[in-house]
Amino acid sequence: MALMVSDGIERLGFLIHDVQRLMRRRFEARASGLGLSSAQWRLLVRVAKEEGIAQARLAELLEIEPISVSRLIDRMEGGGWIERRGDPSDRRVRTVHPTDKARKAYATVKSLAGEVYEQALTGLSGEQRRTLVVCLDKITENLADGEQSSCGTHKKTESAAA
Amino acid sequence: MALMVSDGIERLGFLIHDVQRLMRRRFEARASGLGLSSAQWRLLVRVAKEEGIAQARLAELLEIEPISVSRLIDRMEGGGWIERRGDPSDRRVRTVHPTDKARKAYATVKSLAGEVYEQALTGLSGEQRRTLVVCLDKITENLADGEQSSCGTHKKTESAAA
DNA sequence: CATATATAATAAGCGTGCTTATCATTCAAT
DNA sequence: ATTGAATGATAAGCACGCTTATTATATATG
Repeated sequence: MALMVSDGIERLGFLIHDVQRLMRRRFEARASGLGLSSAQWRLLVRVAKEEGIAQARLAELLEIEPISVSRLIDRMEGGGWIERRGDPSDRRVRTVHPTDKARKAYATVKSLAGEVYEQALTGLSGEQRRTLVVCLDKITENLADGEQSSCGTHKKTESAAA
Repeated sequence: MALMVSDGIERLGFLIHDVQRLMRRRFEARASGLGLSSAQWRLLVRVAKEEGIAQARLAELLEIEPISVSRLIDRMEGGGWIERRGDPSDRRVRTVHPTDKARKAYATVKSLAGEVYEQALTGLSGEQRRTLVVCLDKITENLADGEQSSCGTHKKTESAAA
């Protein structure tokens, strides 16, 4: 703890913020031709893996508020990516289904995301990349829901691949 | 390249996005008592380091659009964090100055950010932390402005400490 | 000097997150 | 069975990023 002048940790928030914004920009610059934003892509990945998923479950998996899902889905339905259907067994629930357009675009967008990752990681070794992922996973775990003190709620948040 | 089934890189976008959101949430949960958002804090760091900086220069340093700076500053001026002044030597320019309130809050918020970083990094070794910062710096460099092919414009983006 | 271009700030309007509040439906408890 | 709490979806309104367009001022060029 003595000295340690600057290992860069004091810039962590700025760095994460910048990297997130840069990656989103890159992705959207390439996906904009398709009319799909990165938030929409995140949601679509979940819907593709579990067709007929309920909105509330999407909110849980994406870790955003149900209202955010609701409006995101409004736009995606307008864009012809997904459709909502009623759940006959529970009339409160709306289930979400990908359209053919979404199924066709899926592989394209996935490889496009992969290209962005490769650009981002250029010049970093396999070992560095692995450590990066380990760190990000650990940070996610450290900050997940439990708010302040980790009160047991260990949800482990199985992340999506893409 | 053969096999490598899953080193987690295919989740990079999701991981970065999640970590950024979680860190911002944590910071704002603590700073909300002060009425300062993380975007406002980023801007304030720059203004504190260079009182009387022009808005256009802030946009450049923060790597956001001038209009985003303009409206961010609207709210911060409303919150009593900064004030705008005219530049007598160029009447197009508005210079930005921290208020006493901002100067007093600075150290508090900085240490608060440090606490969030410590929570985030709990359980990661010094070596892992250093590699994390190296990776994030490298990614920032790889994705910075040059858009597609790195066309020479090497701005190096000196990041802020906080 | 006059005009053309560039730059600083802002306006309008959108996407995506948030909080808080409302409505309909389901489930639980008496 | 009816009341009451919990749950799913949505509405209203805000913060902060964006693109595109407008206004005022500076600067450069004829």
